[in-house]
Amino acid sequence: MTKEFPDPETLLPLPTATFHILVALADRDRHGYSIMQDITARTDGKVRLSAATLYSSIRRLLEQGLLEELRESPDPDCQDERRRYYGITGFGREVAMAEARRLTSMLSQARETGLIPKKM
Amino acid sequence: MTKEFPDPETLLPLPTATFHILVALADRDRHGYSIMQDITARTDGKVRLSAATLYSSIRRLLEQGLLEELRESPDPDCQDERRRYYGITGFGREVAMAEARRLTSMLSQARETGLIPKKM
DNA sequence: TTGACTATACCCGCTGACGATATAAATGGC
DNA sequence: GCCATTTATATCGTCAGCGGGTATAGTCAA
Repeated sequence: MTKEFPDPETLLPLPTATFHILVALADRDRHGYSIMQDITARTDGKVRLSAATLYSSIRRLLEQGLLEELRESPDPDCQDERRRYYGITGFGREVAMAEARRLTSMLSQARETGLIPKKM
Repeated sequence: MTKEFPDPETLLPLPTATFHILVALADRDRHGYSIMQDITARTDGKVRLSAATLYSSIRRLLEQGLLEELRESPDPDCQDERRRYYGITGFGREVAMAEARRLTSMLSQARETGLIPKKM
């Protein structure tokens, strides 16, 4: 039985926080706090998710099927029972791709009108 | 006397509608309805601003100094007195550039983690 | 054992997006 | 000349995204 997912386009534009979360989970599964740290590190401290934004976003993403909660820890060495691990789903990747195309298109339009340099 | 503008970074992330409006005004001054039409045409009908979004966004952009209202019509042939013309300010261009850098950076991060193809 | 860090979670207020609605002038076909 | 459509600006009410602040509690090192 396959779950029904809507057209990825209907979820756009993706909230900024959401896109950062999907990027953080793209190359490996992570727990909530690790997602927050990864985003801070990757953006050189420029983007800092508050706890409220992080967990309300995760909750929504689980409901929409972009993320899934993993049953067991991917790191057996760590026995911190509080941690809940999350992974990106195939549908989540589809939505992220659609959002990336939208962003690329916006930048392309900004170049066409001369708002930003072409080399950017 | 120079007006005081905040650091462009503090206005980021820019609302989606705002960025589209700045793109539409980058190469020429326009009145409200023309902005709406331009966005629809440029995005191939994918992005359609509602009147509420359009005029509330314009109002905010005027208050923040990203747009300015023009005293006289740039097109003397047209005597439609209803039209109100707007132009992008130097500060508006600065903010748009900062937003473009932010978007570029997000896409770059998405490529690094393999969320989206590198050629995108 | 105390304080800093890790981890998850919710309440509340602000802001942006938008459907619906209102108003009215310009336009074009018949 | 008349009426429908398009052009044009504007507001109201609602909902969602987001973050500040706060709460709770386990982990870990000094």
